Formats: sequence, C-alpha cells, structure tokens
Amino acid sequence: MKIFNTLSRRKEEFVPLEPGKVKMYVCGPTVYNYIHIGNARPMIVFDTVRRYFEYKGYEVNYVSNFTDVDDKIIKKAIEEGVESEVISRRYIEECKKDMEGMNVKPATTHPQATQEIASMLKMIQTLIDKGYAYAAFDGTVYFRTDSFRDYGKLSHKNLDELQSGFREIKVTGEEGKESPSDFVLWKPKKEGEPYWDSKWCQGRPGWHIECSVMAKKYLGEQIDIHAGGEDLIFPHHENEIAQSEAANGKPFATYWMHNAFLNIDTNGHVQKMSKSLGNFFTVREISERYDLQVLRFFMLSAHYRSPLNFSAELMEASKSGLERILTAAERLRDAGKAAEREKAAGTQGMSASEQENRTLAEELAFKYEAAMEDDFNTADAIAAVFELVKLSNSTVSPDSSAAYIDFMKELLEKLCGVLGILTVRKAEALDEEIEAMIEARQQARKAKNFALADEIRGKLLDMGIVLEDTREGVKWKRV
RNA sequence: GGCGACAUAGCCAAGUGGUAAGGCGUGGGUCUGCAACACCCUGAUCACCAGUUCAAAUCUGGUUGUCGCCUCCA
Repeated sequence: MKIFNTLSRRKEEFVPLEPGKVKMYVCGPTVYNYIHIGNARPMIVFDTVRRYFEYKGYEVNYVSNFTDVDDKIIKKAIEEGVESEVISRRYIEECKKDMEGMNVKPATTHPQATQEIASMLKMIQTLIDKGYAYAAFDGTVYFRTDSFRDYGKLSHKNLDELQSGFREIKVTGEEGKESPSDFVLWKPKKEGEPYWDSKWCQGRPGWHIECSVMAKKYLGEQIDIHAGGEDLIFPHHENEIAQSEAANGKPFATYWMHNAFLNIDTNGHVQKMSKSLGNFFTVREISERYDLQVLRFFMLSAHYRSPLNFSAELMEASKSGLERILTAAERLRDAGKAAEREKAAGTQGMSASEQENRTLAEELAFKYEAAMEDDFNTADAIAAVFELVKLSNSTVSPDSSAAYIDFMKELLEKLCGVLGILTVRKAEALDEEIEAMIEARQQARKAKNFALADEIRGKLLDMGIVLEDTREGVKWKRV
C-alpha cells in the first residue's frame, strides 16, 4: 500500500509501527456551528482510508478530536448568553448526526480539548523543562521555535524565511515573544472567558498543543498516520511536530496525509470554500436536498489530493451515478430472493459462462484494490465498481444460478462497503396509503384501464413517489 | 516576495514513457401499454511552444492561465 506523505512529498510504502495495527489521528472540527461541506471532505476521505485498512485486516485505532475551546465558540456563547460548553456540546451532537448521515464511522475515541487540560499542562511543563518553551511576563507560554532543529520540515519552510515574513506583520499583544515565529502553548484568559488554573496564569491552551496531547494520550508518542486538511500543514501540524517531538524525544507521525480543498463556484469565480469567505454550505443544508450518501459519493469521485469543485450540477450528476449503483444492487437482491426457491429445490452451481464472468468480476475487484493501494485512488476504484455494475446488469437474469447471483451481490456490496457507500436505500416507511394506491394501480393495469393507472401514478408523483414496473414487480422510491 | 499544486471530451474524472478508464449529459436504437430501469451504439490526441526518445498526455525547459499555503480556517 502506498501513501503520499507530505513530509517527503512522495508516495511511500506503508509500514506500520506495529504489525497489523494502524494508529491514526485526524484533526476534527471546531464546534461553534454546524459543520460545512468543507469539513466533511476530510471526514469522508479519512473514514474511507480507515475502512480500507480494516478491509485489509488491520486493527485501526482512529482518533479524531473536537476542538471545544476557541475564540469563535466563546463569541457564539456570548451572543446567545450561554456558557461556551452549551455551544460546544450542542454542535458536537449535531456534528455526530451529520457524520451518521454521511456514513462516517464514529472514531475509536473522540477526545475533547477541555477534558484534557491536565495533560496539556504537563506537556507544556515538560517543554519548559527541556528548554523548548518559556513563559512571558504576562503568563503566556510560547514554544521557542529556534530551539527545534527540524522546525519547518513538514511545510518545507525555513525559519529565516518565516521570520522575515512574520516581521512584516505587526501582531499586538505578543510583545513577550522572543521570536516572531514562536507560537502560543498557553494564553491568559480575558474577561468572561472559560479558563483553567496553571502556574503561569489563569488561562487556556493554545490550539496546537491540544492535538499533540490528545494524540499522545490515546495513541501514544509515535503514531502511524496524522491527517487533516491541507491548510493545517502550516502552522498547525508543523507546530504539533515541534511540540510532540521536542517533548517526547522521538518521531511523531510516520505519515502525514492532507486532503485538498473543496472549492465553490461563486459568480464564475472558483475559490476555496471557507467560513471566513462566507461562501459555504453546511452539511445540514445539503441534507435537506440530498441523501448525504450522495455527498459522500461526490467527495470520493475525485482523488483526495485534488481540489474538488462543488456545484448543484455535480451533485445531480453524483446522484444519478449513485442511483445506477444502488439499482444494480437492488436488482441483485431481488434476483437473489428469486433464486432462493431454486436453491431450496437443490439446483446447480454456476454455469460455464457464469464462471467466466466470475473471473471478469474478480479482475475488476483486483483493479479496485490496486487503485486503493495506490494512495487511495477512490476515483479509479469507483470506475471499477461501475464496470462491475455493468457486468452484473448485463449478465444477471432470473435464469442465473443462485451461486452466481450471490457472488455478484456480495462482491458489489463489499466493494461499496469499503467506500462507505450503503447499497440499500434508506429505509423508508411504506405507509399504507401509498401501498394501497400502488395496489389500485395494479388492478387498473390488469383491467387494461391505463388511463386510471396513469392517473394514480401521477398522483403518486405529486407526492414525490416514483414507480418502476419491473419484472420482479412494482418498485417505488422518493425523488 | 517565498513555497507548492493544477491545466485530459459539453460537464466531472482516472491514466505519469508504448499510441486515451469510468461516470453524468447529448443523440440514435432494443426492451416496455407508456414511462422509468437496463442493454447496444454515439465523443477528446490530452493549454501552448521547443526539446529528449525508436516511442510522450506521461520526461526536460519555456509560455500562458487557474488555484492553494505563508494569518483563524478541513
């Protein structure tokens, strides 16, 4: 398996620290609002990475945090006149709902910054003891970037360039810094903000130290994969490396993975979607219009390191493509039910031509795996799924053997499962009214009263129900 | 200014040395009472220029264009 490592800027063969196990940490969202679809990209991408590892038999310890102490959370709390904990707790719950809709598995552990303050204080003290950090006159604790040899190794920047760059930016309130590139580990509280006691001052942790501490606590000092959006490379991940490696005295993460951004087309200008630009959609908004499975499928249709444009047209295209896969899966399930009777009657295995087709399907499964092995090329993997769909659609019939149908069904479900694509449409309550109308239409059709049949179908359409007359009977779905 | 990425059919998107996967859409056809589904058919010489090579979308140099990071942000 090959993984593109931001550290080396090349694909490297994956070698776990511990055979058969993967320890990965993915930076999670700051919870001050519903997550937006840009947040959704790393969640979906790295959930897929996790699923592939699990498919390959690895035991994955997957940790993803919620940043629940932050300026924006505090701001929101003040606006609403509540404790910031109320805000963070609310949006963590909402985020989990969105994750469920996108079929993102819960992490092994979802730590929260505010629950790990003691460990943070301990790591900050260690850094001070080792000379990597210092407390300024106002109680702010800074990391001394000059003291860490490898600073810049992830973002491929050198300290001199960075510092000259920083000098042009006048930052107020940071007079206690020894060097402009030093960053905050602990900062004093302001009036009305949540705070914790420490020997330096009453205050709260800097953003970067949170992840270093949580990764260490739940995964250990050395981890296999650390992942997140590409904007986190600098300064966030660079700083994490500095903190963790300085404090622990050993390499932090072996592989650093970063997903590219989601762009959005605004008035003909394609630019990254971000909260600060105000051009974002929340996952919740999308869920009102589409099943979030469509969003997941859309995200996986491009390589995770390529920028991806979001638009209504592309969502529609993804919806159609996903439908094609789901229809094929449904057809296989129906054919499987029909074949049950055959199986009960004790009939045969695969025919010669079915065995040939099985070989073709196995080749597609191989193509799929080869794509995933190559730095998780989900776009290529999906192409293999579509080819399998075509093979299935054109070779499975009511006359197929149960063995062949089962094989195709299981293979398709397995390949979709690794991508986190559910092959069964969301269970929808088939209320009696709809069922009765469909039955009435069937009666009309039998009586060759097609005018009435079409009228009923039209009514159902108005209710958002689309019918399909198939060999196996009438099917319906919501549009 | 520094660092980096990208440019493949109407749209999306794989492919990184041997003569272009897949999806959406379009048009034509088969199937079907009609429709939908499905199936068959339908499309590009890979931004531009020069070079390396028996051979380049794929390597090198240049040009143009788009984007990202360097500041909170997935």
